Amino acid sequence: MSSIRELARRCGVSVATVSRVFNTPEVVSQQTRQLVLGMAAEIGYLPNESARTLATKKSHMVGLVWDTDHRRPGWRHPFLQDILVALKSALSAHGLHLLMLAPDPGAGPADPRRFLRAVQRHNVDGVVIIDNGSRDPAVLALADAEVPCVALDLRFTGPTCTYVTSDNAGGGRLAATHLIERGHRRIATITGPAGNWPAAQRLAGFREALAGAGIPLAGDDVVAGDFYLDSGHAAMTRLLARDPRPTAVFAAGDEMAVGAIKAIREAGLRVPHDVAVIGFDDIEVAALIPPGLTTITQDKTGFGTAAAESLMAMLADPATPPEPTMLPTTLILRGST
Amino acid sequence: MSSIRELARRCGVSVATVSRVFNTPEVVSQQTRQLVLGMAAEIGYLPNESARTLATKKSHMVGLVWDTDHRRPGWRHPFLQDILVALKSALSAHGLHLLMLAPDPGAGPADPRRFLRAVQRHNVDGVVIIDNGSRDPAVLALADAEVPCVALDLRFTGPTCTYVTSDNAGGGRLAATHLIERGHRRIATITGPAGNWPAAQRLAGFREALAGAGIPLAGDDVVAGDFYLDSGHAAMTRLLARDPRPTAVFAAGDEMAVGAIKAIREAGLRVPHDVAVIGFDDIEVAALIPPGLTTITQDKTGFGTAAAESLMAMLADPATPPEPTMLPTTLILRGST
DNA sequence: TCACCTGATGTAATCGGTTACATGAAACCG
DNA sequence: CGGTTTCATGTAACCGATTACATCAGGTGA
Repeated sequence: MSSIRELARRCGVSVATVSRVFNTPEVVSQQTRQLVLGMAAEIGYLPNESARTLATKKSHMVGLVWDTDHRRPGWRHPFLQDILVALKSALSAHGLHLLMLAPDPGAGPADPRRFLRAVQRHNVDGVVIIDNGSRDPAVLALADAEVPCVALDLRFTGPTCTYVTSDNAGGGRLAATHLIERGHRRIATITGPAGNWPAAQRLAGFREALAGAGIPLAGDDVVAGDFYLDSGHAAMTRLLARDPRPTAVFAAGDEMAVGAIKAIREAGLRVPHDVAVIGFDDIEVAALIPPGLTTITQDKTGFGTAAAESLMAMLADPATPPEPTMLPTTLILRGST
Repeated sequence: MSSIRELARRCGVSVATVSRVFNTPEVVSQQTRQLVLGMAAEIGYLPNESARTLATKKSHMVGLVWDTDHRRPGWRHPFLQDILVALKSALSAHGLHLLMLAPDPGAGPADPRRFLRAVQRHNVDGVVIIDNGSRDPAVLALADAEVPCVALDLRFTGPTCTYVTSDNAGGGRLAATHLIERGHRRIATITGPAGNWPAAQRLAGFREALAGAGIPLAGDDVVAGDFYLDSGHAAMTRLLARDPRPTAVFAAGDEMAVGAIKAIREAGLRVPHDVAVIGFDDIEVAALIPPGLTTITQDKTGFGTAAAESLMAMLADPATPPEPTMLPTTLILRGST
């Protein structure tokens, strides 16, 4: 590995000049610049990022804190991949790399500082948090990192923190309005786990729009799931047992909606003829299962780009974190309603 | 940020002693060790990884080269997420972080060294390649990195390279055997794009098993797709136009299989009654679309852990790259055959 | 008692860059 | 022509760690 000193020696210039060729080329003469660049190409010189980071305290790396919940490892959501792709390419465009942080090795699995320490050790310029709404203390502790932080789908504020989320309440409203327009009056919903903020917002918007139309949503009409398929199946089974049974159901996540459709079919009923189903997320399967799942779509690419932009804004002006971003949600009409 | 010098000063010891407390604690006296650790906790000292990397040339980071094809950016496969989760947790267990590399900023989108340079700059201890079989020169160039390299689902060897793949030929054989056992004799297949190695292996195994049973596979019985849904739909449409039409189809990827099922339905035919379909991959939707897609499953978790293990082996002994890993494939029986 | 070893610690060079400041030559100006 | 800019470059301190080597005190064996 050739170092800057080696390159400087070969060119007969000082290391400072070489450094300037790469960092502030405009201050070095045309002639010298070409000499240095030519020789650099010849001997395959590349600046060592660790050394640069040490000297400048900028690593050009963004830490990704992800799959944080040690009680539910390997957690995944079909969103993640889309978001990750978008995030990575948005960051790449700004010359930033994404470092997927492992918890600090010195820490136990429940240590609330296990990610904070990993972040601090690595000199990352910023942090993106993709969490499952677990409100894990180790995630919340990241607010103390003196580093720009952007959380995805998690309310997360602080002197250097902001977040990106969907307009969950608006999405809930859209879902309700759609079902009402389709003529439904006996409506139920499968919500997310207690304490999950996005799910609560979806429910709030949904409830609000129903109330506006004078349609009640009784306690029994709201059943909680955990966003996974089986919980949607179980919840739907319970709802079908009600009398009169609902003619339409809003599931706060597509996987649960798929589970619900399965339960409806197993009960010998048809979708949407007997029970209409609307989901939330617009994951890949939504378009593929018959009769096609009507759903509220979230802007997955938007999550990635908005996160990158918020981060860039904070890198430019660390003092003032930007306002949280709220991404619009849209109704996607398919066959299930 | 407190440095090692600051900590040493506060403890009244030398920086060497502090360093030893963290790296070779056994050589420092019990008393000093506790003094240093106590003070470190008090002032929140954490070693700076960039400085360590500079001094030791070990970064504890593994570079991930992914989404490499600039002609098809944002490429994704439902596998990726599962593999990524497994890879990350396997590496975490060894204290390694995963750096998702952006192409070197100084390079154009077609520069064959754009990833190689990114790898070299960052002092990563190793590289994992997740490629779409594009045989992108920029990926192949990584064989020149003097760093342990593990490629996933891509034949990739070299003095410091190895790879992990599924037993694609075996999977193809499984698929053929299954269809034969079901009594099919008019069999066709939707394969992957020309030059795609895994797809070619699947086809080879499939063909071999058919030949063993004395069943011919004519040129017209093999139609190429690109692994995406639409290509499966188009290929199936062509196959259905044949006379006599096939009674069973093997698609080299589940997405194409789903597209094929769609085409069969649109032609007014039933799965599996009129045409049986078997896929490859076992992605999430396979279990969800009716009637359930029979498929050959790949061990996604195995990809992640095998990649991590190969990497660890090369880190331990850089001279001898381990043999490629071939993961077993299994038949998953569902309703489509 | 002396030579030698052992265990704990310190000194200082080193890793590969960046950058404030100094230097020196050429250009410009009245 | 002397003085002031301007431009290109060099010198050397610094970033925060690691580690080879030196040092030194105390113990051991002859």
